[in-house]
Amino acid sequence: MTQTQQPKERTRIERYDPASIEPRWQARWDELGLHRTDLEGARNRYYLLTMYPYPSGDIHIGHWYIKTPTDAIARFRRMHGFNVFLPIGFDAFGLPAENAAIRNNINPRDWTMSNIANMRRQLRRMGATFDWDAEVVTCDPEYYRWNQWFFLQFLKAGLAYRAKSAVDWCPNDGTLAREQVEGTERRCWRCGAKVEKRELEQWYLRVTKYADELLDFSEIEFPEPVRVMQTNWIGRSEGGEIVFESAPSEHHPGGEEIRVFTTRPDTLFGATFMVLAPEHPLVATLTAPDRRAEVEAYAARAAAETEIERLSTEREKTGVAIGAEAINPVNGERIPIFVADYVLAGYGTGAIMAVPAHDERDFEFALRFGLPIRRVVARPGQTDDNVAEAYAAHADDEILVNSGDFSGLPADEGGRRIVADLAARGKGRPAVTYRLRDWLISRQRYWGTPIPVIHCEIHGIVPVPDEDLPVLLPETVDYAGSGVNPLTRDEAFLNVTCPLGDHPARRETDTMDTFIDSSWYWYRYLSPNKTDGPIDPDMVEAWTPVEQYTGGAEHAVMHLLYAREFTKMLRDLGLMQQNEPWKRVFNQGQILGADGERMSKSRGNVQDPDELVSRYGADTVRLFLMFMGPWDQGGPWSPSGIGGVHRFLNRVWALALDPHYVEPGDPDAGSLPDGQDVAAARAALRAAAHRTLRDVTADYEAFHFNTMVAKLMELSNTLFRYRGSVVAGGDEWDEAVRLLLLMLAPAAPHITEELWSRRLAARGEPWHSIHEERWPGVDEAAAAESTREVPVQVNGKVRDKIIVPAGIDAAGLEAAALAAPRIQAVLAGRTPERIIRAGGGRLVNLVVRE
RNA sequence: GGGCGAGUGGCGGAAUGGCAGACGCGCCGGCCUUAGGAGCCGGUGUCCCGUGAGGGACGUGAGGGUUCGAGUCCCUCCUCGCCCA
Repeated sequence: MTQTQQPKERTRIERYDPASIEPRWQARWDELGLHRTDLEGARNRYYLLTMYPYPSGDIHIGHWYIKTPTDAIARFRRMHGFNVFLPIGFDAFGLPAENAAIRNNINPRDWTMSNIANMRRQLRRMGATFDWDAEVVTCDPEYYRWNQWFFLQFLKAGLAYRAKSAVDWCPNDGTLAREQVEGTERRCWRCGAKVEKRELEQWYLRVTKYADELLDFSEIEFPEPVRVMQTNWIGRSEGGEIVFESAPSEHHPGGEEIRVFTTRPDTLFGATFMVLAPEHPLVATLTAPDRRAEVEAYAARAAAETEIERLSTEREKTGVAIGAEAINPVNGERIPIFVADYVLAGYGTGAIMAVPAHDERDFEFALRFGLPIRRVVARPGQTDDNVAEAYAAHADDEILVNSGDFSGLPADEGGRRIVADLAARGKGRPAVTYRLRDWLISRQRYWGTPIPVIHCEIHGIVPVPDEDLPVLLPETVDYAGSGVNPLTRDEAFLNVTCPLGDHPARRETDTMDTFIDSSWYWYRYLSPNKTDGPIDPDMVEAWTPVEQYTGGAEHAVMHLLYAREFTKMLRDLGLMQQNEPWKRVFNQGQILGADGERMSKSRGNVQDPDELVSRYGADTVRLFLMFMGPWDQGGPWSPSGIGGVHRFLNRVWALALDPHYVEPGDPDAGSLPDGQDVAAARAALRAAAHRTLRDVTADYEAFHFNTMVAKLMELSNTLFRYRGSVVAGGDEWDEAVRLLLLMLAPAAPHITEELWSRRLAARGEPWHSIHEERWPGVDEAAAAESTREVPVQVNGKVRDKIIVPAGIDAAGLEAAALAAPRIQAVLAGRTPERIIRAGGGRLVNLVVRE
């Protein structure tokens, strides 16, 4: 039994009081400028980036959850001698500010800035090593002016353009980009309102230019799901564009070209009809006079439906024959033309060749209208020509049938040959399409970067001259109680003189998508006060791509894709050489409310970190957030268990300040665990400390913070077993405590700094911050055990455990296993057929016949 | 409907194909304390056998497979989450 009773006369140690320690060290670190990065320093640069927060006012524990481990990594890397840069800023434009402003009749700027002030205070309480000197706030004109400058450069370079098109329109928020429309219900990603379609003149960035390059992930390490999502989002599909011609008839001379895109040119011989979108421009030309009324009525009905309704596989297919035929270029066959709502004008070419045998929707349509279904791709031995369902699957051994000269070819090769044949005759070409669309950046809102162009009656669209930037948002804003963009009513803002002549013109009132702001902020962190350009090319060259970027997985196809596009555009403008913004991206999980829902004020499930900090201190909260579970997992918030982490820090406090050393021979001295002698106890303590160091170092590197904390707890439990014994306070004890403090420092920076300073003072050494100490090296010899326990199995079941010397050879191990009394009993005289030594002798398995 | 991921004690979770449940919470017992929602020590997957020390069987969503050995690999299915339709 371990003796833990305290000698009665022992004076009590000072209580661990985070409330007095933490503010003191935070002030001291500030004073010393410990967190200011020397950006000019050339050595060992390490740029760590965490997604800058939106200053929502819903300050919650989630912000700490996201940022604490990143801070720990920053400190860990710094202890390895890296010149670490960990900046912070605010994603300050955007809708919530504007909605709050409308609700409360205040200015979005005031709302935003007061939230930022509060968040700065709360983030400082974390004690994180953010370099606040580098802070960027995107609603600052000195930031958004460069959005405008970039836009004008893009305009000059042909990367920005204006076009009219049907866009998704949220009645509350104005236009939305495609990825901001969610679910089958097609709701707005922010407010959840049902999205409508509207025809609008909008600004776009020509990012489809980069589609192929964006599919190349060789210079960026994404979590697998993000890479898959981006790949799917870009949606490259290869196939062919095929030109059908309309056939001559009584009402039409024929010869109109109808282009279709298909990913399955191998099925061209199976095309038994053609479908045009009701909106297709050739519908009017080709429709027979006697069909016109019906076709027009159908088109009108289709126009009233949503895309989702039209694409639903649930409902029955509808359509109308237009009384015209098309000629299949591969065999000259005449096939009827239909209009049907399941073909969309905005997708591909707005027309499809229908191959009912190999496409489910076409199959259904063919059944409904009694159209022929002809199999043209078959598996070997598949001869039955009664096609009972569409066969759209892909297999390696399928071949073309019923396909003229191409019959018998493997399907893939046949498809290529068909396209090549058509291309030679000018009737088609290999083609690639993408799901990716150009980036719609126009928003009909006030609280964003004004798009810097002027509409002049004489000169059309005129860019604002560089020297007139920034185009400032008006200071006062009048929402007049509505969601309508107040810029459209602000005469002082609207009315300008055309830069090209002395006549009146109007300003553009659209502002930019806030994803523009977040597409380059980490470049700005490197020179936040630069006035003669957006970024400092030397700094960007020296510090980026960012070493490690962390943030939520919800940005997989929005921010994370836009930012890659933006970097490529800046590169093409000659502003930088980088192909990618970051080297590595990690997605941490999300903390939900106790109810499993997203934390928000309106749900009333917000956990305020201040409350917890007041009760337990920042170090406990930080450590608990890291201990809760794997960082990439997140989960519902539950504070149960935080007491255990707090208790751990109390124990570290006690260990570091008072080992309860007892003189040898003192009757109060406890016995040592496991009947160890003093020498064995000392070696065991050292071994535990160095093994912990080895494992904890690996855990930090792998972002396994929960097990990192667990291992530190184990070490402190081990130390506690020796507390109050003759080895307490000895050299090995002292080294173990020193290592424990160093290992804990990145995660719990205040308590470790306090204990470190007391330790130095007690030794009469000058103060030096623990956060500027070097990460200790593992003494592998000390970490090695002299003996180890080996489980012995018989037929895969553990029957005994033996203690063997660490360096035992195979024969010795087998002999020891066989000699174990309990094993002898289980074997009952049988001789093992096989003896398996697994994992370099970590386990022995004896295989006997039953 | 398709793609991806996950299912382990009362709870959060741990486990390079090699002792399942580390660490912590909670709970139980003991110690200490004027007191405690403080501190310290011990116990704690389920079932069975044994007065006892101890021993045995079962056990990682379900079922099958590969293997000397499966939470981990493979197949089928169920449930949940995310993304896309």
